[in-house]
Amino acid sequence: MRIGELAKAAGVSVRSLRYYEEQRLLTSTRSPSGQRHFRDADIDRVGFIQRLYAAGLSSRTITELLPCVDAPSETTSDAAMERMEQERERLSAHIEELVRTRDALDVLMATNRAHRKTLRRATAA
Amino acid sequence: MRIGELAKAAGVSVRSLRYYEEQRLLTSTRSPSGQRHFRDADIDRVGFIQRLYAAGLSSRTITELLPCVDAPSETTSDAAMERMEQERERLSAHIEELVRTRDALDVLMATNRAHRKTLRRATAA
DNA sequence: CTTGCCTCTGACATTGATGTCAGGTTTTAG
DNA sequence: CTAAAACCTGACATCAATGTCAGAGGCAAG
Repeated sequence: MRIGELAKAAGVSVRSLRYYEEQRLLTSTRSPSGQRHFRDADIDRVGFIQRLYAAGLSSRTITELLPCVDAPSETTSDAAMERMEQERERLSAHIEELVRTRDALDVLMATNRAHRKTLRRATAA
Repeated sequence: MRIGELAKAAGVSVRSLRYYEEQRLLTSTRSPSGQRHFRDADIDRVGFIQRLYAAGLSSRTITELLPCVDAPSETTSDAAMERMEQERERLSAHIEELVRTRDALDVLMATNRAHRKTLRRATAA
């Protein structure tokens, strides 16, 4: 599978895939002429990477976690496990904060809706 | 209240406060010598701004929403209401995605924990 | 063979909030 | 009064993922 095909399948840009490889998040074999060749499994892998990016993890952190995806059968380093715990906690905190922000937004919207209603009534009168 | 005091009270840098003002998220009166002077209410305002930033809103978007906080008694423009709905939806989607990512992380951790246990047993034997 | 599309490397640009530095003025404490 | 600390403006730096461009080579179809 060449890079363009993977890009389309995973819904990311070719540029991003090259970047992921550069960051050692992705590996490719090279054809004699130097073109990258990816495996089917890389589609899911890219999806997972994107998900982690969206969750605010950095390339560096993802690099630390991916070995656990690749080879869960080998000894997962204590450092990696700790990193995962850490990121999970960070994620939970972030989620909670977002929920609180959404609530704040809801209050704001309710307040403004109420005022608009008041205004409409006044205008009608 | 001078800028340093507000910075400390709100837990942000002086630099950020100047930036917020530049972005019209914050207003200050100036002393004769040109120093900024803020109101107590700005502590909460900065907190809210930070919360929205953390939720991924841009300065531009926040600028559109803040009038609704300042003057909910005036006519809240349809555009602003729509913007709020929009951001709320975006926020919800993001939260959901984060939760899914956290779940994925949980699965990953469980898998690795299981393998570690297996390994320990093998080592012990 | 040629045309068109894909790929390669390498480099520079972008975005947005913030850090940092410089050089100068103001305020505050001793 | 003086020195330290806080403030001012303006400018440049940063980080990270991605866009974009340039110049060159690869590969399939007509």
